[in-house]
Amino acid sequence: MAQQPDTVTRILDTAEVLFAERGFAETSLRNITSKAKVNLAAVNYHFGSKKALIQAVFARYLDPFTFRFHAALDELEARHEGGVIPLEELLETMARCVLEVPAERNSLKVFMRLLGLAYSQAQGHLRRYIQEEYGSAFSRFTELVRLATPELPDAERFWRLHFMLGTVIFTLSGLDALRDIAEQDYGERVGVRDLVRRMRPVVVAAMNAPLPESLHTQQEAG
Amino acid sequence: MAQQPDTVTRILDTAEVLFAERGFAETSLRNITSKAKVNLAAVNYHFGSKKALIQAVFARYLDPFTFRFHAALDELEARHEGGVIPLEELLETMARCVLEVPAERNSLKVFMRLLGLAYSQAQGHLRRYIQEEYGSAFSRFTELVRLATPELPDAERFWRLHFMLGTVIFTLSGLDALRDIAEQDYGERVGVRDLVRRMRPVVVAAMNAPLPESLHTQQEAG
DNA sequence: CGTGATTAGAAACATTTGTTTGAATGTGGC
DNA sequence: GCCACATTCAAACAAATGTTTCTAATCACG
Repeated sequence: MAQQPDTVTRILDTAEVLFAERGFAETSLRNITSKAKVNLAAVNYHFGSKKALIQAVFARYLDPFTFRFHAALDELEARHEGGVIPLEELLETMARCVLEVPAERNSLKVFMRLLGLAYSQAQGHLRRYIQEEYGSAFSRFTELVRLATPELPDAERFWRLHFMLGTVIFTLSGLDALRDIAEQDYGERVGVRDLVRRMRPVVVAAMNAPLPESLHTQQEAG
Repeated sequence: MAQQPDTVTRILDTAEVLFAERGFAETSLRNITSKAKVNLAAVNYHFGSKKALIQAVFARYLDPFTFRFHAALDELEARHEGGVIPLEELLETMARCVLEVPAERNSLKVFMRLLGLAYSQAQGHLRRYIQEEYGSAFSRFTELVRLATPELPDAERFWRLHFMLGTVIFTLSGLDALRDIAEQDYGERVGVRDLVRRMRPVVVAAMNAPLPESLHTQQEAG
């Protein structure tokens, strides 16, 4: 019988699945420890608190991701020798890095769902943690996108990037439910990579869409 | 001094704000009742349970929305006399209905955040409730979109609609945080209607994007 | 007024939560 | 063997949760 992974890994493996399925507040430490066949106190012993466990779950994905991502951007910049990197290559690179990291554990679904939760769940500590630890990678990416889309006003590019972030996170984090509907209605079993392929022309077209008509300022309350 | 609204309304008003800010599980009935200056037992008395309160919060938005939406689609269909309704008009109509309903209470932000939570938070009872109560409106809309985009394969249109749903819900439900960043970085205070105006060309371009390159592994199997 | 139904209120209920404790067990070095 | 250390474990902790109960107040109306 294959040797069980150690306690810390078992906790992380179980926690990320339960968090992804039910959210942070809805997942108790007893849920995690019982399913992981680990003593309840082990979480506080190894991680210190539930908050720290949540951050550790994220770090296990984001640390290798940012490492790969920075390396890929380094390579991309070197290949273009200081010139402008085309938008499609930037998007392609980001997509590749996002796909590669969880591929090792076949847990892309979990990774995406966690990203979605990081945005949607309150968890102020999580937002702060992610921003402080991994904000630089995102800043670097947006700066490269800026160089690749000089015709876009800064604010417009900012919003469009977040529009597309919404597309990706929303779709991939709700993948299971959507996939069931799609399979049932269209008899087509889609994988994550099918979806990424479908997203590519959509994202590119969205980023290159014409500017909104009237940019005259209009007031609005509330 | 303006007369206080009755207990039921005070509970709903307070609950929707707290739910939108912190999520369902993170908002306790005591949070709600104390802020609403209402007795704790009032929630269970008037609504029956916390789950029922959550559903009531959604119903207060979705009931008038679906009513208006169906009426607007009726009017649109009548105006086109059985002909095809252009995609832009469909999107415009949906956007208008979404904007109109919460406008009465200046709570579009809350409405959008609630929609985002309905997707991201587990709350199986909520998904089921929304699907059963309001699924028909969405079905009707998607059917009209199908007629408006006959060149799109059904599966492709399904996914693109959800891509755009992600764009809208993700952006508008995380509006506060994003708005702060945008204001700080670009000195531009955006309102919800500014965002909708920015989204319009993006959504249209996304729906009209070219098909993904290789659809070679498309199987008919069931 | 008075009577009966409806609503408000304070207190208690049983669970569940994250966390801490202190003893038991295991592990590696000398 | 023996010691120091790290880890596991069962138990208990205080606090918070949704819900229920029962009494008091309020209202509608004959």
